[in-house]
Amino acid sequence: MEAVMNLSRKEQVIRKAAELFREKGYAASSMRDLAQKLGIEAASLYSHIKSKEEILRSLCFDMAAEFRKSLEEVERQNVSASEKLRLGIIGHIGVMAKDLTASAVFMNEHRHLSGPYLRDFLLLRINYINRFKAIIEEGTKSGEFKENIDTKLSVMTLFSSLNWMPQWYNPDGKIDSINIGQQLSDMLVNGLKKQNAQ
Amino acid sequence: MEAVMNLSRKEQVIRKAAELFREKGYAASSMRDLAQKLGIEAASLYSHIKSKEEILRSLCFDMAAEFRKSLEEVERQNVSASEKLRLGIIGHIGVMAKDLTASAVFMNEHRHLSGPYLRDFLLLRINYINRFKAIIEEGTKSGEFKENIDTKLSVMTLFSSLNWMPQWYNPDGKIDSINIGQQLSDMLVNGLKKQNAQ
DNA sequence: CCTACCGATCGGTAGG
DNA sequence: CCTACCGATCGGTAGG
Repeated sequence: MEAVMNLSRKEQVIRKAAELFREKGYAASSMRDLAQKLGIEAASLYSHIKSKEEILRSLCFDMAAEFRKSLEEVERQNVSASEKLRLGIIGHIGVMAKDLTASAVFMNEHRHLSGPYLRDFLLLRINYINRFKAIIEEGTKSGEFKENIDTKLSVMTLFSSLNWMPQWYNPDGKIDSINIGQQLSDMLVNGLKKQNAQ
Repeated sequence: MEAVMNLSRKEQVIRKAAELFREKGYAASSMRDLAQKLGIEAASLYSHIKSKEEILRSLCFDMAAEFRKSLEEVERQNVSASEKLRLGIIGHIGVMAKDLTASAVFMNEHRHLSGPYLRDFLLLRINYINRFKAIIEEGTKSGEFKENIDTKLSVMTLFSSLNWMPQWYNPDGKIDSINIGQQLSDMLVNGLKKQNAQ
């Protein structure tokens, strides 16, 4: 029971930290800022967490695990490449929408991870990106996508669009995350231009 | 002559600062780091610049002016909306490619500007975005673009794609900035999917 | 561009 | 979770 309460308090600390890191950036956020948000003294934070960086690590790697899980589910589906891409985009956006604050930190602050952690993080990320790249290549081979596209440029454009979403998306607005995923996928696959036959 | 040399030294300081800010982020970059990169003492920096933030300001607002200039040139052209969009994208990417380091700082560190400067910066940015939005709306009205697209989503996706470019683009690679602008514009306008008639 | 230095703030620890 | 505190580092100034 005490262990459960400690855990829950730790999660509170991490959540408040995520908000702070998102707002001011990791480096510009002090442990005293964080303590104040929680109504305690800075030194008291260390009963719940080991260090400032531990918080960042837990935010970054938890998000990475969520993204990975979502993609694995999509890869198991037996559908066309363009449908897989569509589902992958919707899944990615769904994961972000579940915690926009952590997503923003994941995206913008991961570079403040130290040495080996940063390395592990980047390996996870490149793996994730490459799996999306494989889906696009699959679609090129199957004739669904143009054969003259630059796959690297495509996948980078895709992730740019996806990852910037926490910066402008208003979760209280009328458009929900599935809708965004749908439209974004349509935009990247079909483009802005009107088609001949519709 | 001495004034000229001071100016040039100031530009050196700003350039080195841009590299540092890009690498470690503004908040995590110390004036002592910067001084070391220049081979001088930290206190000596202040003969060339007034404060750390002055450097950030000059980087952010100089880039903003370049973007604005590029867009104004495009707006003067008497061409279709889709062509205007294409030229706008190529122009934006061209400005970034001229100084990828400053572009990255512009994108990722502007939030560390203080009060009124941040406000001015955000006003410039919203104005720039709205002018691109107007081009897309023009294309929707003229029938070039689909009428059911969400303009806000489109323009945000556009800028996401554009602004992340400094993070992955390798200027020493075989693909040049005009080529990237061309392909990116094609991707956003026409999509990944193969068209019927080609 | 340097030496010498300032007050403020940083992440974190000891001990309760 | 607190008080009391640490050494390190921060942006910046005075005076040359």
